[in-house]
Amino acid sequence: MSNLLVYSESQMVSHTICIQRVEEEEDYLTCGKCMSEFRLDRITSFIKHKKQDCQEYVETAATSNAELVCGSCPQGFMTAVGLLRHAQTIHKFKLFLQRSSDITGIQKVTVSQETDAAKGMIDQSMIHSIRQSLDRSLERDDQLENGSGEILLTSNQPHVMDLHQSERGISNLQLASNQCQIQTESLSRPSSSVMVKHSNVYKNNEINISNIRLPLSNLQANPVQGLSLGNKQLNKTQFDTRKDISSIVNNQTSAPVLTSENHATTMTSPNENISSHVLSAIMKSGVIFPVLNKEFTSQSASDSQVNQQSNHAAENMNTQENSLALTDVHPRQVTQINQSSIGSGDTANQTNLLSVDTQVIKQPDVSFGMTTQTNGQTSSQILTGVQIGSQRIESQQARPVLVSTLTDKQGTSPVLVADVNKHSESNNRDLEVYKEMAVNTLQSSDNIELSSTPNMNSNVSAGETSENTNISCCDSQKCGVTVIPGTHEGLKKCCNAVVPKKRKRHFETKHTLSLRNKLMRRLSDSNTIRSCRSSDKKNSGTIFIDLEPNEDGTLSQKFNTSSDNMAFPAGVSGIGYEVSGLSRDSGSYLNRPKGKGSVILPPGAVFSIPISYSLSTQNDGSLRPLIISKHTFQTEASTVSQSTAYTANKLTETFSNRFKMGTENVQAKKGAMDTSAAENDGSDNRLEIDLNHSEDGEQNPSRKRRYPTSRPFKCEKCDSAFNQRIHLKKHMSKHTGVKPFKCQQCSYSTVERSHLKVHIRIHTGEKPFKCTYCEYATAQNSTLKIHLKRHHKPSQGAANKSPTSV
DNA sequence: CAGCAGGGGGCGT
DNA sequence: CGCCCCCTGCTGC
Repeated sequence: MSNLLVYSESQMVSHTICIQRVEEEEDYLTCGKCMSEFRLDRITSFIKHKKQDCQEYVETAATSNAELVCGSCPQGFMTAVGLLRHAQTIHKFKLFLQRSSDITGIQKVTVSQETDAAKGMIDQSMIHSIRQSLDRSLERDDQLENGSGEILLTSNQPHVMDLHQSERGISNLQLASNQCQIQTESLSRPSSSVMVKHSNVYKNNEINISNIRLPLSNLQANPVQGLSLGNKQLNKTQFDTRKDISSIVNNQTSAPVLTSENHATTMTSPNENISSHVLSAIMKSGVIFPVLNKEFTSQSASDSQVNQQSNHAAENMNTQENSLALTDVHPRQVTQINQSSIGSGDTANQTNLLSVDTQVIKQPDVSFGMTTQTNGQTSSQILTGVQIGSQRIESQQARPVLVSTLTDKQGTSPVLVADVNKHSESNNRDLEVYKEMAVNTLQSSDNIELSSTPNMNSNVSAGETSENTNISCCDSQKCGVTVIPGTHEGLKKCCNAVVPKKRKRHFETKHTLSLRNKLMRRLSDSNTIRSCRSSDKKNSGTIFIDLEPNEDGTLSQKFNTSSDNMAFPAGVSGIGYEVSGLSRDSGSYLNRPKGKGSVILPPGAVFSIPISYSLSTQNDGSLRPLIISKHTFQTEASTVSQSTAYTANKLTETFSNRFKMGTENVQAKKGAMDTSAAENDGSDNRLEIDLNHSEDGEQNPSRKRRYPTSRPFKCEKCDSAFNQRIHLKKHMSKHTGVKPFKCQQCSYSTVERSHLKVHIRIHTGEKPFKCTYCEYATAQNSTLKIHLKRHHKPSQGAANKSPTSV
């Protein structure tokens, strides 16, 4: 179930509503066509509804006991999300994730009257209807809970936090402690803007948001004496101190434990307001995918803390079943963001840009190892920098990179703009939160739609009729379901007809690949590839890897691989990495060989180049580049740290998961990635990165055994050890004496059928292995080999691989 | 030296 | 997991 923060601008007054559901485990069937919802126990109604093509039988409030009823049609809904989704898809309401410019920086779901107003699609009464429905839902919840409407806060600190109602109806949370646990017996309605994971609300009649990590740097140093929430005013005597925060934390291993060392850090900025982090973390736990608010200026916790926070929250992320597709940017803010993210140098494009989704990615901690072999001498060095356009990023100073996804007017393709210049040190840390969110989202298959949603939503926010941009969600499956862009997130409509618990599997099996292909096609077919915003136009779109300055002080060298005829200079090899979509030259992008050394940089993607390389000496004494891909990265590149390898694999997996090329396998060709490249003619030094396979290198059998050389399977009765369990099993018969395969003509028995097969040849006289030089024949190949070795020169031949006769 | 048995690894399913 | 293969060691001639 979901909690939803609704902020209506229709009355120019903040109206914040918390939506909660009681039956958190209840499943619903959602009609993929009209979005009507049916309880699972009313599946017959659902079937009837489907049989009548949604026309005759509608699950209304009267028929379903639905709490939420559409104000424009009689359909009833079991969930507020469903109602909003219905309003969005059927009645063309627009739901926005609004980027707030206030200090809270909270994204709000906005039911807007602006969209499609010109087309008469908006019914003001609908807004009120939704709001009233939501209010009713809330009232019901309150009644069921019998809650007091008070939020109780507990902590090991006497005074934990202060909740202020902001001027926009959003609570600001200021913490006085380095540890925080928020508990509540019920949410105050409806002014409370605190959203928590619903799943924890009703189990113990309390809200637990312990999974939310609060950035320490923003903690309020001065303890507060009271708590205010909306109109509620609580003093400290009303705090529930029955549960000490420390015990709560200790009892929940997953809960964050903040150290005193970190706490000391927080004192450096006692006046920071953390509401944005708190609420964004809450949102992260809820249904709304947070998008970057570039206005953030406060500092957040250290990277590790944020990572843990994000990871933990990601584990609790359950956005799939009740997600709404949200327009990322409020239309009124588009211009502003355009200006800020695109810059004045690209004003021509602004008029064509209808939406901008700016996300922050962190340039991974890249530590590229390079091993150079010259005349038998091996030397290694670490590559420490990555260059994007004209901007160099030092790996040691891995910084967030703003990647703005621009959507053109036609909404046909996202335009990727990597702009490393837009971030400032002041907000880098803050942006880490969203960087991690983006990464986690990318890694979550549940949210695979997110990257394409902005594109789709752009159509909606443009006021275009969505019918013009319908796409079929699963052509490959021939299910015929049509999807209205911007109306789904993560799930297709046909997914809604699946029992929720099976939707994830359904989505993965039915849609994931097709979606990727669609995205790939969309990008490939696009002629709107724009240039990387970089002053260094020549280098735009190409990521370089720099060499660390040489010991002799010479400058590092850069190598551009965006050119097909690029060649490494003799003596030094370099590797670059072309990121498609960043290329200035759309022609070269379109004409480039598919699956060759390029990746599409999806919105918010983090890119990494897991590469090491070395040089080998050719016959003529010159140096031949030897490119070692990530396949050999881990096994051979000792110069590469494990953390880097992990990052590389992680990111590659991300890419692979999201944009699996399918038949367009991007794996190495021509052996350019293998050590066998040394045996090639060296004409193609271009790097080709296998996006589909990550760390195990199974796709390169020449470089990796299928089975490990280690012997993890150890015999308990002797010192024997084996690399496979089956071998240990066979070995154990040595101790147990169990030999199931018995010879019918003698007392011989063995543990293995093949051995019995060989044994039987004694009785049959079969000698299938015959010497090609004499009349010798034997029953075992190994015996023949010995014979050949003893009686015939090795050069004369070898043993037959198979019996020459029967 | 030949014959045979058995252990262990590789690979397809 | 089953099967096959390779290798090694033992035994007898």
